[in-house]
Amino acid sequence: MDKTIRVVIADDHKVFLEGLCSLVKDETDIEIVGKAAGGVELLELVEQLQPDVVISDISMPDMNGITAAQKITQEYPDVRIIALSMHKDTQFVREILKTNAYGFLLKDCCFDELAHAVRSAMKGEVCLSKPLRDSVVMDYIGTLRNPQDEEVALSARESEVLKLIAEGNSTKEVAEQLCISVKTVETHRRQIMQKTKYTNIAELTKYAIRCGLTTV
Amino acid sequence: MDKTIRVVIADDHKVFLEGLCSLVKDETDIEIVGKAAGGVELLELVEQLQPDVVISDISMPDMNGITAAQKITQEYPDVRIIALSMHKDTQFVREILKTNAYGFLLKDCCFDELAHAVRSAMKGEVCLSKPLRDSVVMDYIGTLRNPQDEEVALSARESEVLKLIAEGNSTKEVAEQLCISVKTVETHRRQIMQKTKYTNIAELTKYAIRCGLTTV
DNA sequence: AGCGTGTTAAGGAAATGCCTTATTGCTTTT
DNA sequence: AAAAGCAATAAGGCATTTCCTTAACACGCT
Repeated sequence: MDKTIRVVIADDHKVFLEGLCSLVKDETDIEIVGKAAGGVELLELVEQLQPDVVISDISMPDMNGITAAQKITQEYPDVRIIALSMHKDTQFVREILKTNAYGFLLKDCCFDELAHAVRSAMKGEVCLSKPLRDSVVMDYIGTLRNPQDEEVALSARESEVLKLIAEGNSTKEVAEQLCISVKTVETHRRQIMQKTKYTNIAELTKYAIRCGLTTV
Repeated sequence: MDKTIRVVIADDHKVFLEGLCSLVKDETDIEIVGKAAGGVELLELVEQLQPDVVISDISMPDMNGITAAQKITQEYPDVRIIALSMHKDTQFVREILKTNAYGFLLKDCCFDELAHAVRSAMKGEVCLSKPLRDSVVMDYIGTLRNPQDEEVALSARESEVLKLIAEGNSTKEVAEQLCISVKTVETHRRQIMQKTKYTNIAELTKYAIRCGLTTV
């Protein structure tokens, strides 16, 4: 038998962490070596423990899972990351897959899928929840058919503006906080709307929540 | 020894349900007799199984936890409901407590708190997560000091308008969908903003999400 | 060196938001 | 039964914001 797979998990909901640990106890080949309640804690644990696999929630209060994943992959490229999210946003899945994550599961998956994803990650296989596989395929087909709208990733500045908008600031307030002209903020907002295809504040806010830029 | 407490749990995240079951297995006095993935399924299970306690998530796709709680309390007043939520919105806690729920816990509570809440519910005690206790106390004090702004519950029509707004419709579009004047929608929106104290679309959207009127 | 892209910004027309005020109908109170 | 309170409806008018076009400058990349 191989050695057990050493896993660190991160989620801001304590019961969820505890439940997951309890479930993993029945698996002989997987071991939870660390639990983190946020992105910052996760980075510390990864440094200390050098786990084989990280299972991380995307939306956490202090640092969003994507940023955490990027930092981990940069510094510890051997750590295999599996992202857990409530939302199946295509543009979002794309972002996480760019960071070389080994999986993206929805929170309504069952434990078997999660355990399977951990083992797949160790074999070097990428594992996605079924609804995500479908939407990735659809997205890929869409990209093939309309090659013009490929790159939708927001720039750092755009993300900053979106975050402030989704936190309830008006264009004017955003401009004041960033010390730039209202006109510039408008341009950014329009650019964000074009990229995301969400042309109103309500949907932009939801998108920002899904991306972990802000919380509900 | 007393007989075990029969519990039905509802949450749209499968892993969470499984984890909770796994944790409860170690408790001798609590038994999970049913698992539901949504509000509708929860109502069916309650009817079939007549459990002692229901632990239910608030935001579920088909029916929000508050509505489910109201229906359960109406038909089966002996079933004691404990609500689980990610969000600590005061106005929201108030709504759930009005339905005679026996507890309101945040999802970042630990399992011990949850088990304790179940036992408290059986003793007839109401149990709240600490951050919620604090905010309820603050809210109560606020109510004592400013007796004018007591009733903040939205009317049915206002909820309808808020839902449409949070789904990304403009004032004009809401008016068209409800077949009323733009001016009326504006009045409703202003009324909602006054009641909730959220004076922009981003925060209204988040509030609507927390209330289960729309999903992220 | 030139091309693309991100960040910055302005001007003007169109739309939307904000504030006040008002009518109608239903329920509750006196 | 009359009065009062509230929810739902709506308009007028001014203020603000958004939307669309256009553009300059810096930075990196081939």
